[in-house]
Amino acid sequence: MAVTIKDVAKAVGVSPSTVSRVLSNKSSISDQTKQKVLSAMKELGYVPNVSAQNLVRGLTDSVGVIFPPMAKDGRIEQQFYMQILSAINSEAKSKGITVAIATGQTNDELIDNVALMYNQRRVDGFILLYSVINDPVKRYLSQNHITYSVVGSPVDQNTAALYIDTDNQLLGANMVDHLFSKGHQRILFVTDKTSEGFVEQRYTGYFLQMRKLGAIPHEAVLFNRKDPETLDAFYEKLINTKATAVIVIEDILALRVMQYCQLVGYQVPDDISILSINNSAFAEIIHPYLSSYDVSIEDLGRVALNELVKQIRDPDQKRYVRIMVPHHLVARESVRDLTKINH
Amino acid sequence: MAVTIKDVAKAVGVSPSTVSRVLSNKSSISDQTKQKVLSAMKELGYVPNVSAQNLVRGLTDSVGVIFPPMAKDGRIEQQFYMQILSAINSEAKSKGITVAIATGQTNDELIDNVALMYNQRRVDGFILLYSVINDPVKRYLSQNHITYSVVGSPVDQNTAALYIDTDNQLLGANMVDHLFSKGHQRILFVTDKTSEGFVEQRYTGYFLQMRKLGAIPHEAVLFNRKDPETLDAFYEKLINTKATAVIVIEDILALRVMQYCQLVGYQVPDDISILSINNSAFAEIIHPYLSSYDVSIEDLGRVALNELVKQIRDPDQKRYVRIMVPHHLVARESVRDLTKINH
DNA sequence: ATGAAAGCGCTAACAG
DNA sequence: CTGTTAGCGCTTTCAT
Repeated sequence: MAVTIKDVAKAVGVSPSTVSRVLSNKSSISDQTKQKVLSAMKELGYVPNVSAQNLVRGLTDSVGVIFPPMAKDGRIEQQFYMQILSAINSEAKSKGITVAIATGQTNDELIDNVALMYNQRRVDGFILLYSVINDPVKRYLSQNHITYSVVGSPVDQNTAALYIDTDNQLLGANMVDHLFSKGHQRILFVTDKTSEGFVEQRYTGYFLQMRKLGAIPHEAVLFNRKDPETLDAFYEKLINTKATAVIVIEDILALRVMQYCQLVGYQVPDDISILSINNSAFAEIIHPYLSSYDVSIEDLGRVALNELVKQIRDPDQKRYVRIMVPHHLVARESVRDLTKINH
Repeated sequence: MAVTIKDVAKAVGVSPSTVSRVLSNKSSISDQTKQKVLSAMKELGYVPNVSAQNLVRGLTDSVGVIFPPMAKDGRIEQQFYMQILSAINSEAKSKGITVAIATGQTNDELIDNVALMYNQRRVDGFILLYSVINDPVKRYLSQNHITYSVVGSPVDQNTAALYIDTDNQLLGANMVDHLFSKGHQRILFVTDKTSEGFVEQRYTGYFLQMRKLGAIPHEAVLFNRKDPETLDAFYEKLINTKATAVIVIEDILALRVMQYCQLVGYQVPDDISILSINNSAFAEIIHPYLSSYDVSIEDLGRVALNELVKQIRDPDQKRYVRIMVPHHLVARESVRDLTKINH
């Protein structure tokens, strides 16, 4: 059916091994035969059969991408996963690598999926798209000496791995800087969760930078729409601190904070500015559009794949690395410039 | 390194072919040896090497999932893709099938990706996650006799294929029914695009059902936030028709329509009810939460995979099929019950 | 019911 | 620089 290495060998009048050699242009080949083989391949429409290549090389040139266990409600952040998936795939494609996926409702399901993919030699390694403390999936990978890189920040000591991440602390600091440059000095930091490492890092960045600039950092304020107490507390804080701006941990929450502010009579950005993170689709749903930091998902994906591949191709050089990719502000409408004359 | 068929053969004292036979329990094997082999496999931790299997069988037990070409802004609907991807993968896993993905910024990139995956025999077929008129990707698949199923509705005659879809016309009708049951009779249909087939189908459902129930169907009204004229036109329509409810083609647009309504002084749901489609994460971002139809993405994914696999395993039986999966309403806050006494 | 043997398409020594 | 040879791990006739 399909055209094989033999077919093109016969067509050109050389041996199959010669053809194989030009395929992986390693060994020395005369330029002449090389060209002849190349054109013959094109003419016959030759495409290497990866199964055969894999079988002999022991590598598959494909990688698995592991999604977090999707409990029912985890739908909110799926934007991120789709984006990074396509970033990874785009980079992979350029290297001739195929991307397969692993999903599951629970950790056990996930591990099943991962184990099967790896044991059957369907993939050479994995990219883990999340980073949580004491993750069974990560443990499985480590214990079985499976190569992987993780998109996220290191959360435990015991597992050495390759982490690709946003510099969350720098991000927090940059947000303060930006707000200051627009004349804001009384700034709140609001979040809806405390357990995740990146929240803490962002807060630390905020805290330190506020200090540095001679402003008073406040405690992180919890905003949970299902817990009215937190809402009241937030409102009080708003009044007591005379805050002119709030940093919100992520776009969706920012939207909710915005709606709440309006509900209690604070207009955004006239009375209160909101600066957020993720630059997701949510940033442009309703007015005022959110000013939000883009964490360069493209880069995260690209780097995660490249580092993984490096590791796969050069396994000896095991290393503990942490790579930070840059972020940048996408300024829209939710931050008021206080340095301009008030009308 | 890994344990092979030979190892277990040796362990049991049979020939490799015997082991192979129990692996794909086809040919007749004595129950005794079968058990011995099975337990030996378990003991040694044997896992078949798929590359080897693929090489000889010509099948790969993996399928590709094709995402729509992602122009820069196509980020809004990524919820859907993530959900269906995990639905597909979950079903695939249960059948021992791996799913790989194909993405691209443009159609050409996509076709490249698809072609490579298929020619290299990395996948047996594809699931196309979208359906548009005159799609080059679909054409490529058809012309190269590659097996595929599509999630979406048939949009052109020339390509016979396997379509898995929501019954969009029924959906439109059901929405009218629901609104009627809540006492609404003056109902608008609003959309932000007209080119997509499913929009038309939903509108047809609306149109026919309105007729049937003795109400006046209106022309579909276009709502494009970037085109102020459409906004004005929508406003006029709202006034002229004295509409009490609008059907919106999808959640994000519904959110925008909702904000616009509030902007011009119509409260939702007090003055105007909104009924939407997708039951996405957007439905619960801000109050009032959207009443929205869930189109059972789980089922779409599951069925799409199963039909594809059937087709792959039994290629002779080429068929033109269209399968509809059911939808259901998730009622929240955006539709007012007019049958209750007004306070 | 089971074994022997050939071969899927490709790579990698080993010769020349 | 190139051809020969021997597998990679598995399936599948063809015998027995």
